[in-house]
Amino acid sequence: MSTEKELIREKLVSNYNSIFEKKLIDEIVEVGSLQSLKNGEILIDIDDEMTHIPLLINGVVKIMRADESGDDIVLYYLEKGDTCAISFVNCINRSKSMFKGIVKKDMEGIFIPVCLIDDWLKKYESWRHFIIDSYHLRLMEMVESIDRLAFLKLEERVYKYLNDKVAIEKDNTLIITHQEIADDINTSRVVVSRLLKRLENEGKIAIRRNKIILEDLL
DNA sequence: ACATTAAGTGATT
DNA sequence: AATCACTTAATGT
Repeated sequence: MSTEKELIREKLVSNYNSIFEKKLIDEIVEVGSLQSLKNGEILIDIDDEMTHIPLLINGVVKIMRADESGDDIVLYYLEKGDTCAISFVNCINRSKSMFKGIVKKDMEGIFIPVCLIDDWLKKYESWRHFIIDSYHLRLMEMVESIDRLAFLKLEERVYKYLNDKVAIEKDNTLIITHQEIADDINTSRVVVSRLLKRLENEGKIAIRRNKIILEDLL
């Protein structure tokens, strides 16, 4: 047996022994290839063809999606013991990657050709569980990302709301309560209070009782 | 001084 | 982000 295969087996056993059954580990050792990528290298880019699936041994990969303005939206991070379950969909229907994966910490992973992924789902219970768990985890992390984005949007909405109000009143000191704002933008008072606190810390507004003073206008 | 209402906080889901 | 359960601060009577 070659040195590389021994190395792969060793790394698999120390990181995935509790998850994968023995026969599956044997098979991964047969077909997997060990690769390492350095910080900043691109693991996968949008529209790339998926040819291999990585099982992370160590390091960190940031998975993201580019938005309209060219900013990147971070979806989730991959660490040791993780895999990019979303890419399995790409494997099965042979589509291209929707995401970009960039190495954030020198990474080492065992790469598995995509053609085997589907077979293993039928063949190995441990593989099936691994994929489903991973998929679930990824989904949860994405939901968190969505929450964060929604939160940012809400802060913007509040600020815009205040500016609109100032334009109408023709006075940069608004007589308004947090509750009223909350009612107008359909959220809770607590949330508004916290958002306003943030805006205040950013120096955009000053908060008094029943009053909000807009420092500089939008 | 006391009651009422607005705003702030921490924990939980 | 929303809700709950409290606390704290400001105001009116």
